[in-house]
Amino acid sequence: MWKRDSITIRDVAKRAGVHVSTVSRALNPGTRQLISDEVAARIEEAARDLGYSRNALASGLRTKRSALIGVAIPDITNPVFPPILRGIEDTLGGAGYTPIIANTDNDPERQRLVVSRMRGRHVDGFILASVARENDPAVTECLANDLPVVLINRAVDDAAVPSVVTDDARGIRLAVEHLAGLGHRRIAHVAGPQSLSTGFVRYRAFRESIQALDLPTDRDHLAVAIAARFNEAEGMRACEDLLVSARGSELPFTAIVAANDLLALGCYDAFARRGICCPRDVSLTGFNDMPFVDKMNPPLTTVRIPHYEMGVQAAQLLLRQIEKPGSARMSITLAPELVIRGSTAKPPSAAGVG
Amino acid sequence: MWKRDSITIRDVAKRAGVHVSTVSRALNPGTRQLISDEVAARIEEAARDLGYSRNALASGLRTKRSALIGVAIPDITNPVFPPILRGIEDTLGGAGYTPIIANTDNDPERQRLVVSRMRGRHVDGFILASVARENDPAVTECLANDLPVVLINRAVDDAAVPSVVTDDARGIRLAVEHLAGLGHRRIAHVAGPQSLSTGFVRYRAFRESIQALDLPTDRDHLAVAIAARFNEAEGMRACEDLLVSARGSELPFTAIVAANDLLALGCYDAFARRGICCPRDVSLTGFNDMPFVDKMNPPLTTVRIPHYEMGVQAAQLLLRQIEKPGSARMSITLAPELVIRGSTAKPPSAAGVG
DNA sequence: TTGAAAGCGCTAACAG
DNA sequence: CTGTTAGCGCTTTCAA
Repeated sequence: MWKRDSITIRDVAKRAGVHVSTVSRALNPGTRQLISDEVAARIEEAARDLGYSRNALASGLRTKRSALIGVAIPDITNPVFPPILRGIEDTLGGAGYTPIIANTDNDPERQRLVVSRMRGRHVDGFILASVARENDPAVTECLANDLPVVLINRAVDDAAVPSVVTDDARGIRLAVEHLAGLGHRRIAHVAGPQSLSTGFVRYRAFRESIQALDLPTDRDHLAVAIAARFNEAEGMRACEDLLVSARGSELPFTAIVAANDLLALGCYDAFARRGICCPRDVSLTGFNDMPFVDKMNPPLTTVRIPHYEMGVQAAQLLLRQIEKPGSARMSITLAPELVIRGSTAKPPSAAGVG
Repeated sequence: MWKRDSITIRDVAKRAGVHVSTVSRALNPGTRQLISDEVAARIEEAARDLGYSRNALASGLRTKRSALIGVAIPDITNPVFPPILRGIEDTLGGAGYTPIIANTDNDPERQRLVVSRMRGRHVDGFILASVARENDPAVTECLANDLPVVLINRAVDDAAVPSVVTDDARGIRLAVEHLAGLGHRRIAHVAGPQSLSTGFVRYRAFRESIQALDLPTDRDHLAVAIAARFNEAEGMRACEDLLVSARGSELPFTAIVAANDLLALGCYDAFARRGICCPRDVSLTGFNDMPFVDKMNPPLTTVRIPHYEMGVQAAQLLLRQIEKPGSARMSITLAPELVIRGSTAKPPSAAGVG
């Protein structure tokens, strides 16, 4: 067995008794039809015998296409991303592209670093799931150098950047309407970071939904706490802020709409600390329907968004952009769906009713 | 603003008034000291001004090092992998390497494809978290072409392959001893796929632990069901097999040791279907302590393994192998830890005791 | 339909 | 310390 992978196109050419350029043509789908079937077959056989595999670095250098796609996400440890990544990888892989994934922790500086590193690798395009709400330098950089880019789950003020998003406003409305339908009139919100479009849009949608339902909007009835990050710890902190504001034993609200599932889990933690029983004392909704929230205690009522499908769509959008650069840049909005489980119930005062 | 990334080392050289090779040396950490500080500073400034970034394809072609690492895992959607990947990425990234991740679904054929694809990209090494128990073609291929490789969570019959594993046998023993200490004498096992070393080793450790404790080992008292895959659905199926074998209302066991958390969650599903209450009727343990199992209903008693740390260690092992090829190949075994939560309690018969 | 030759951007001898 | 030169493996004109 041969050592190292020194088998190049030249070895194949020698063995098949043809010129290297002929081998190149025979082995490239795009130029394959220029070669006679007989010769092509001989070349393929030689290649297989030798265990040849094309050096992607060399061909990339020549063609200026690396078949690499840069994917930036906040944190792979956040359970919403694995299904998205799986959708991306399955789709990209089918088309011969390889994703390279990097975590940014929602830090613009880190994101910039990551993107410039990927540029060094000459990726053919980007899928960005962690851009800031406005003036994200990474997006600016891609646009300026017109590198194909697709955004996931984040819209950017500057339109004309293709993206795959869910209708967050609608998702929040579904949650609020569900709670209102149950009889809740004082609903609080644990909002996400306002620098991220998801956090911002959901907060706005929350306010609008409350207004649309003619629920009280004065300060005493509309409690909101903003989490600095989309994680459990911040969810707990924000929720405690909400709870602390309660004077006496009576809570100023009977339900909480959390801006995502991680924040909702943080609320569970806060409830546990203060002996609050969900949904008996307070109802709670999340957002994302990430894996296993159906097995929590109580099972979380949340807004489902099709993660895998988002990954697939984003990858397809990007591929189209790469393969025909002129084509219209479009954005895709996917519909969310409310999944009602055990964390929502009638408010305490209405418990005996119905 | 310039278009495309046509800024090469030559542009920088021209602007700094030096030769390209000088630029190359100045910009490479390894050769930087060959250049006078003054010239180096001028070059760095020129590079920054022009927004130059090294073309990794070209340099990789020349040096035969891509600074890419192939990482193969069964499925990123399995929550144990994200922390591992994060550990890998953080460590590799710090050393200037980029991981490319692929899912194999534990399919040897797919794994082979993935590995050969990565070879085409001339990765400098592999981290494999999804190899079969024996004769894995991907491992064979790496070894034959002496490509650096590190295994995660899977040991291979052929020693001399560096790996990072947890002491699975010890983990299972901790679980069994915990249950026995609670008073359980009839303990069942939901085993993982026997073609995977984790499934195989944990099953063996289960049998040995039972014997070591002098618990009954005859067929009537030692129920085992084997899951075909490490997922929730198979966990449920296997658990139902176990439950069905019960004649009458009396279960032939009072506790189940599941080979991992996903299988344990499947057991919860099976319990729910049959109205079995955990831990009142049956106690249950998992393996991995994957994220959020502490919030399940009931919170899962499980064996914790340090996922992030495993990723870090694997990456370090690989880097050492790449950077000094001659160095001794070592394997690392990490100690597991039992985390006792709400899914284990005294057996029904002993409920009134104590 | 195939061969010849040039060159992608970079690094590594070898000179000086 | 810096410049010259050759070439990594591949694709792509241009010829034949």
